[in-house]
Amino acid sequence: MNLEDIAEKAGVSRSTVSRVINNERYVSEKVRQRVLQVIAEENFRPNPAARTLVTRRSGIIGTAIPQTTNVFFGDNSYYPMLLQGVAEAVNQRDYALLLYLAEEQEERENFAERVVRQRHADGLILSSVIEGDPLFTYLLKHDRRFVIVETPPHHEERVSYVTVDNVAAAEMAVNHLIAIGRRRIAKITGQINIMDAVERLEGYQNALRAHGLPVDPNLIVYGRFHRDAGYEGMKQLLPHQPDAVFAGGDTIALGVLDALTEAGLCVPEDVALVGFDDLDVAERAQLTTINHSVQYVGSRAATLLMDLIEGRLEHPQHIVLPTRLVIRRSTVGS
Amino acid sequence: MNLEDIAEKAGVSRSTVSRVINNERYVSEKVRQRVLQVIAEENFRPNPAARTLVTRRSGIIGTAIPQTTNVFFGDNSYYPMLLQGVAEAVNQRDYALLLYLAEEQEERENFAERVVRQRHADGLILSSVIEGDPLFTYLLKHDRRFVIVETPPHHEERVSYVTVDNVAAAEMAVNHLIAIGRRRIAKITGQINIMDAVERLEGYQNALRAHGLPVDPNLIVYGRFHRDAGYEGMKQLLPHQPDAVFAGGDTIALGVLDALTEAGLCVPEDVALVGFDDLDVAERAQLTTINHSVQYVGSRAATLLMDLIEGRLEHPQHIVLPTRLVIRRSTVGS
DNA sequence: TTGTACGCGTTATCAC
DNA sequence: GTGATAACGCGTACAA
Repeated sequence: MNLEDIAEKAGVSRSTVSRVINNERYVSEKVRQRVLQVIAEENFRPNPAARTLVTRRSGIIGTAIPQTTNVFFGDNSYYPMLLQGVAEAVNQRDYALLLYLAEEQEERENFAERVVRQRHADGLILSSVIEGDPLFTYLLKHDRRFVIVETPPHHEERVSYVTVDNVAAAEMAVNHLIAIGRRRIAKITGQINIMDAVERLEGYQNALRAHGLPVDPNLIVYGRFHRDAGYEGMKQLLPHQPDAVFAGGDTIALGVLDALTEAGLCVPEDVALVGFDDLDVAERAQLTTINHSVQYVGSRAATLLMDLIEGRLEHPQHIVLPTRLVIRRSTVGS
Repeated sequence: MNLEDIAEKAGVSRSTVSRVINNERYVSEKVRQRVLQVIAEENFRPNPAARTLVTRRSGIIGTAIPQTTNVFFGDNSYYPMLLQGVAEAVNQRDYALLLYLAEEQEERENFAERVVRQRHADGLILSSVIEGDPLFTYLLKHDRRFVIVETPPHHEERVSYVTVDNVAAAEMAVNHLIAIGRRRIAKITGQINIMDAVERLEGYQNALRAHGLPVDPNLIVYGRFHRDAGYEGMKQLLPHQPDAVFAGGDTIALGVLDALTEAGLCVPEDVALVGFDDLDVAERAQLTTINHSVQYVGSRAATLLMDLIEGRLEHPQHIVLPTRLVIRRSTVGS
């Protein structure tokens, strides 16, 4: 079934059917109804490939998730939440969502190659871009449309992105720890090639300095956004006796909790703990953390990308979303 | 850039370029090399829409996830794992993966309508199909290609599916509980309109009967695949003093643990506990459970769907994967 | 308000 | 081995 067939059944021309489908003006109500009825009867849907071919627009948005091991999975719901946000925005405007998922241990090079080869999408949403990311580099060079979620490497301002104010958030978190009397505040970071990790560290240092507290290298551990990294990191910190830990992410904070429990230390009495992200698990663990709705970042990124695609906005756009400190028992007791 | 342009630059005809791109025979090595070089120089990729239009195949597979609240998210990594499996298979054969995610609280009707309207995909993978599912019904009626993950409602044999042997697995789980001396074995199910939940209940009953144990309605709670449901279910069971619980899923088991801890009961001394799925969390919680690699189910389903699309297999196909009992501390102590 | 005719970029079917 | 040429199904100027 195609436009032609529908047209014949309705006794009109193909163009008229096309007009009806695309809700254009200049179709008499009578004809419109007749056409709509035939369409309904035949359960007709226009062929998207044919439409894409001529409009040069597929109505598909791609989302690239370049790492999955223990990140897409497990106790980390970051990507699912991001996807949910993207999906919401995409649904609203009747786009479709293509998902590019890296294989376990897949090289970034190879992943980039795969994503780039396919040309289904009108634009891409890139997550977890790292320095020298081949996918990022390629897209930038061949200026294909894309929006980055999180801050791009080197604060690259030529590209569009949606991120949260990590620096301010980290300052807020550390200020809170200082306010409750902590002085030996440690920090465990996420992968330091991811800008969010860098910015959160930056905010941590800012806050300490602003209060005249020393930035002690012994109290800074460079880790990964992963529970195990939190566990290992905390073990490394224990000898230096911190009275508080600001984790780079909630997942890290969970690992810190594991290590503290194992060491027989109490939270927050012995060590106060702040996470980042306010994932589902944070509430369950009664973790003080930074809330920033990953979901909203996803939906804003998708909306932005669609606006860029449709030419409703000029490239590049920078969106920095505010955050909120959520105080729970891991810093103030019960 | 299109085939024509490449052809001109290489001094050949459009057809030859097409042949080179599609790795067809009857192209002299000399010409092939020249064409390949021009393609590389120009960074050319064929237009998928044009290709789809003529081949009537997009190389896109859709995956429909009809419920997300507290399921796609949170401590339940079921869908992410499924997706990871699908993605693996899809990548291997150079297909693309389209994701249909239901909104929070979105009606199944509405979701079905959305999925059906888009015709990008060559076929669909359906998860969590329930009885009377409008999406399922529609696809079946208009015989569009799809594969169901999990057992379809009413053991519908006209459709293709990939599932695990839930009945046998449940029997295995309950046999284990009986073997370690438990007699008052309770059951908390997942949504009973999902076949997996039904089959696991069936296996539970089979095992009890096979050992001449009574099936006590007081020891069966109809719940949902959700931590809270496990918690509530266990509270409901406590007055009936079970000495073991077989949860319909690991997430449910986590809720059971919450309730047991709250009640001051020990696992496995007072109550032994078995889950189902062997999610990431199961190992962390030292939960005896049924392992069945959700990821593998996903990749098998995708492979099957692609085989059906390419006509390498006849519809319908039924794949039932084996399972494995993983014994941990929640049944045998430490 | 409706219809005609062309083009989008590719594959498939011929003829050479 | 290679090259014309006709589809594929739709949108869209332009004509009527």
